[in-house]
Amino acid sequence: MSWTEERIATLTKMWEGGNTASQIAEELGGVSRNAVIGKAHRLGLKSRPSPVKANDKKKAKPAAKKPAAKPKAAAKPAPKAAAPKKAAAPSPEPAPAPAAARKPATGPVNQSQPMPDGNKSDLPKIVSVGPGGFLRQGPGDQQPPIPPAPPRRLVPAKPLPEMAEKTSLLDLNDRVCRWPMGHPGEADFHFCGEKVNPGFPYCVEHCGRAYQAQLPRGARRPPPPLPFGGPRVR
DNA sequence: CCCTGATTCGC
DNA sequence: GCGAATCAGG
Repeated sequence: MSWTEERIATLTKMWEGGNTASQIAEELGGVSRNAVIGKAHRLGLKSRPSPVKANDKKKAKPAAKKPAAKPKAAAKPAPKAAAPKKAAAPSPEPAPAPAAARKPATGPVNQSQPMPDGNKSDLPKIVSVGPGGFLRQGPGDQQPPIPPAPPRRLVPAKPLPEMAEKTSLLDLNDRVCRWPMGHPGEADFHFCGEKVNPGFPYCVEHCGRAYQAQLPRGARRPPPPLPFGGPRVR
């Protein structure tokens, strides 16, 4: 199984929606819980309430966790030359703001064309123009002032034809029903998309499924019909 | 024991 | 990039 856009979208949504990695893995199928977690971390989304919290005590000494004895791997000849791959700074860092919120946009969106105006810098930098019109690099300049313009023409992506009228994950908003139709990962997986019952995330019909009256004790019935969970609801 | 997510590291 | 193995807390 490979991580297609579809599967990544499902993973992202379910992960952010608070589903456990096991649930996500089961829903996606063909992947293990570990695979889901690993992918989630690789995607940059992480840090949901985890049972194993980082010891942010003053002890910055997690130390070697796996010194040796892996069945798969060949034994290392000499572990003494173990160089730390990551420089773990024990001091509180001033928040380098590493990963800004980046969302996978809808397909290959239009990447902006080269801007004609050289904004972004109000510094009265002195540049000189060389023969041919290129800007000469000043003595202090570290990098060329103008990135080369991509000589490619971007063409609009062609979505799947049968998905044209379906409400995809990226079509969700506060006004449309978020009830999943089908199963994530399937080619035709989409969302209900009806106008929501005001105040609820679902349309009137699916509110009826999502919210059921509490029956008196003794006459209890329900395996609750959760989205993502149940056998096919369509 | 079961569950959970985090991390590592060979592939 | 992927995910099994492993770690570690609940």
